[in-house]
Amino acid sequence: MTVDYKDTIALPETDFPMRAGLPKAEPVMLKRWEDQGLWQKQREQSKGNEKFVLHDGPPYANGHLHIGHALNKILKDIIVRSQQFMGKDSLYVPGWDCHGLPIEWKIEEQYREKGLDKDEVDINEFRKQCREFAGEWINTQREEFKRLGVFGDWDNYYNTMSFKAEAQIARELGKFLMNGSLYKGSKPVMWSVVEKTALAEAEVEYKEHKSTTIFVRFPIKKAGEPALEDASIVIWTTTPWTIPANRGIAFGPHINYSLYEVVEAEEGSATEVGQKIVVADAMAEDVQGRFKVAEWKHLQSVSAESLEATICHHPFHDAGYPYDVPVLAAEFVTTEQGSGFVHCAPGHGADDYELLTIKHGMPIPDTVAEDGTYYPSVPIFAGESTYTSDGKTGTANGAVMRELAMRKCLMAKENIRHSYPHSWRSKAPLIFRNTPQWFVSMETNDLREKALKAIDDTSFFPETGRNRLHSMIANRPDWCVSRQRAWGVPLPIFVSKQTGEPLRDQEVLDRIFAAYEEEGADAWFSRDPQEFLGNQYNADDFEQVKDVVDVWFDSGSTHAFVLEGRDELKWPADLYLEGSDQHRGWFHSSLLVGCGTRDRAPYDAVLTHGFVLDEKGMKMSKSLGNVTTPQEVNDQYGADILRLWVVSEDYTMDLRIGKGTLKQLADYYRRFRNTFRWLLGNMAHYDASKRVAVEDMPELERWVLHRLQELDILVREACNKYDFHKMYRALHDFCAIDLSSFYFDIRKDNLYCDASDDPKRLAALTVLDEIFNRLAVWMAPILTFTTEEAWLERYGDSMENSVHLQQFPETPVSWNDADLAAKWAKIRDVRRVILGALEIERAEKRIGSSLQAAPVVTVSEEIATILSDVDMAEVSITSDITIETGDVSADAFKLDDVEGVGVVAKEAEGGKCERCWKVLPEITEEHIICNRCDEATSHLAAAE
RNA sequence: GGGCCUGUAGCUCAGCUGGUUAGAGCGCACGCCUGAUAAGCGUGAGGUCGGCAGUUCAAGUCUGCCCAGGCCCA
Repeated sequence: MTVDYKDTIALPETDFPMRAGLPKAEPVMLKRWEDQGLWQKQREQSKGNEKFVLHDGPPYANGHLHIGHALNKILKDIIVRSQQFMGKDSLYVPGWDCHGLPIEWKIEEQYREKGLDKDEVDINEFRKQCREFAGEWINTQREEFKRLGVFGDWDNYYNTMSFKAEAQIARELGKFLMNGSLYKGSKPVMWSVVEKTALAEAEVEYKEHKSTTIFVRFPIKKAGEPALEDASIVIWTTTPWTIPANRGIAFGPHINYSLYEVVEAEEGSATEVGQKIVVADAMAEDVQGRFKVAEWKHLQSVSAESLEATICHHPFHDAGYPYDVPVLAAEFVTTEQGSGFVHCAPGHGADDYELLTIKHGMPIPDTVAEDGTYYPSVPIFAGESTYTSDGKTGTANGAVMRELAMRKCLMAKENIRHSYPHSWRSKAPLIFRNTPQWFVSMETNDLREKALKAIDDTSFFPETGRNRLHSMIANRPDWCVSRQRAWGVPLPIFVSKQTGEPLRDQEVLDRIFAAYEEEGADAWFSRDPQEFLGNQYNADDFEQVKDVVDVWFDSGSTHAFVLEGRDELKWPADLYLEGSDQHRGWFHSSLLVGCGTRDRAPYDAVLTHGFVLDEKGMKMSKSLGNVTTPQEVNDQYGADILRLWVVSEDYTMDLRIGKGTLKQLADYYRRFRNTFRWLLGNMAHYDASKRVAVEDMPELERWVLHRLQELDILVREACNKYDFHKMYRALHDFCAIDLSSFYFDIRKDNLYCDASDDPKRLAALTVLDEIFNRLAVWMAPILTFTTEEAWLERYGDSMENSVHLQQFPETPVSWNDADLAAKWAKIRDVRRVILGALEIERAEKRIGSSLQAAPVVTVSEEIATILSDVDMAEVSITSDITIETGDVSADAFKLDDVEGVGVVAKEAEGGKCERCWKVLPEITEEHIICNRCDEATSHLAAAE
């Protein structure tokens, strides 16, 4: 009967389970953190430390979180936590963006379902419902964010609809008003006929749309050269309804044009024999076909000079359109489609406005009302609609074409499908419409220049973000900040009925701001305007602007009411972090508000991450069925898996996620978890009073400490550069390659079988302690739940304990030993050769366990010197080993990349020690355990 | 259509200023162990470096074009 020696060895003992059960365990941990007031504890503990402020870009309080939110908030959390671990007082105040069209639209939808009309409801009642809607989503999202392990001041979050915020947003706008940057202008803007509002660029989406295209003949009134008399210029447009607003024709200065005369017209052609037409040469053949001209004659080329000197009649010049239509050169004209001439309506197109109004100073006619119908003042077409209130094509196109045809000016008519702007909410096609709007000038107070300078002074992660933001600021037009909507911060502006100028009086503004602060921006609508105007002005002399400010101005002002508005924070922020789309959004608007009011950006650094795609790199969409939600991942795997995902890929590029990704992540996770588990199991035998001094440790232990020192440097550098992928890789590979398959594997024998007071064993335990304390804390920003679980397993679950109250441990520089590392790199090479040789023995069924082997290793003099004081049997986990110096024999096992090492595997002689399983000559039938084990167990017995 | 960006083994990534047979981890296959066991160890098979053309003695690395994908804009 053999003794069960298993009881005499120090196997790992731990309650830290191999299987994590994160979906159930994480909520319990969250509850614990809440109960112990971990956030407050952390604040108290780091009071007075240098602050690190990552200012939260507010998500929109509308709908459940998607995977992109998770990426964003987890990345923020990892940064905030890592800064805290590096000794900062790292403060994160989450926030929400609340105003704006999508919420307004949701409430309007509810109205429509009940058969109510929004316009019949009191505006503040409507705003109240928007406010409640946003408030509910804030609560929902807050819980969803917390579930991800995101740590912040969740009880004191900020939002853009608080009274304080609304007042401050108005104050910021007031600054632009007072310094003259804010001006009233008129511009064609993207306009939704359905929602009766101008739309921000971000509110527009482009999708395919069917448009009627027409070729229209403009008779020449004043010819630029004699040949052009009695001729016509033909334009092409995809928006027939804009013809009444036409005030010019554009041609390309580098395009060749010619005059053609119709010789023979086909049946049904709108042309007449003898008619003279100017078109681009490149389009002539195409146009001839479309016009059903059987034959025409090329009369002559027409120069740019001639064209520029030409003036046309408006097609309806006989019926109330007596305008001269000048022919103007413009670079934007192409010969891809049409006739080579572009009709220009400055009230209905950006290029048109640029060319006619900005460049040639022509007035903009107001032709279309907010509901999409022509104003009563428009001859012929008064009341006709461009688009109807439900987004369908209106009557205007037909009416215009009828009138053109009547005058023999409609030369051809077709349909095309092309990309066309639509409202992101109603999905209805948009028009460009000339409207009075409020603008922040990019030039009046050198805003553009200041912003570009501020970009130079900002750090970008990755660096490419600088260029992207720079080119956007350099090219952007003035900022249209007004919206004809209800749910937002009203522009605090009174316009003088007499002069048309906005009132610029700080006292009036201050009264408005005070009212906003007191009861929210609703005050603008609920209070008597005279209250704001005071005694100095008469409300009857002013028009109260009812527009609200662009929501980008709201979020662009968060730094004012959050960073400046809270004592615990600081202005500017250390970091703004958002998806790369925010170059156009929050980074951009914050920069402009910052520079316009404080002459610099509200951030020192900007970090951008990519977008989340499916496993194949395609955009996620419900129709493709490739959507992964954070809720799913939490329920199936746990938030720590999602957090691991964030660092497992390079967030500066687009990230991918799907079933396969998650499976792989679970494997990565297991490696970390089992490393912790094994460490914890061995720490059960750790005794702090028996720690071994570094100088008394074996080389192998000192090598591990060297690695820890290298990693310490790497981890801190990576955190400072926000390069968590690199850090994660280094730590993962450390666990897998250095620890599990090398150090742990070798030291199992010592830890399990050596006498409890054996110096080597105690040294190993000391090192395991150093490893655990670092690995747990280094990984804590990423695996927040798992590292805490491990930490509490090790140090007890007292409410005072938490890994998140630790700092990255100081790691002595003296642990660094490059010579030792180089030596052990060589040793590992030799080990690889030995292990390779054993594999052959295994294949030949001569051995199973490596302890059955006692290989003979032949090495060069140089390597022999290196190995002279190394126990290669221990390192190779064999029972014995012979190292010989000399030439490697031909039949020895070798590796191509390890020179001067040959191994002949031999079986170990003797019997198997019942306790440590080594095969040793001293083992006999009577003596079933080896001398080392004998001593170890007697020691044990003595201790008992 | 324009601006910015990405494309290296099944997956996630290395590969510096162009220079010997392109690397790693994971996964996979096979084997070992059965005292980290729904774990641990080892070995192995996987790549036209998105494609084409060019510059060069030499290109994954430089240039151009094309393809695929992403963000932003029109």
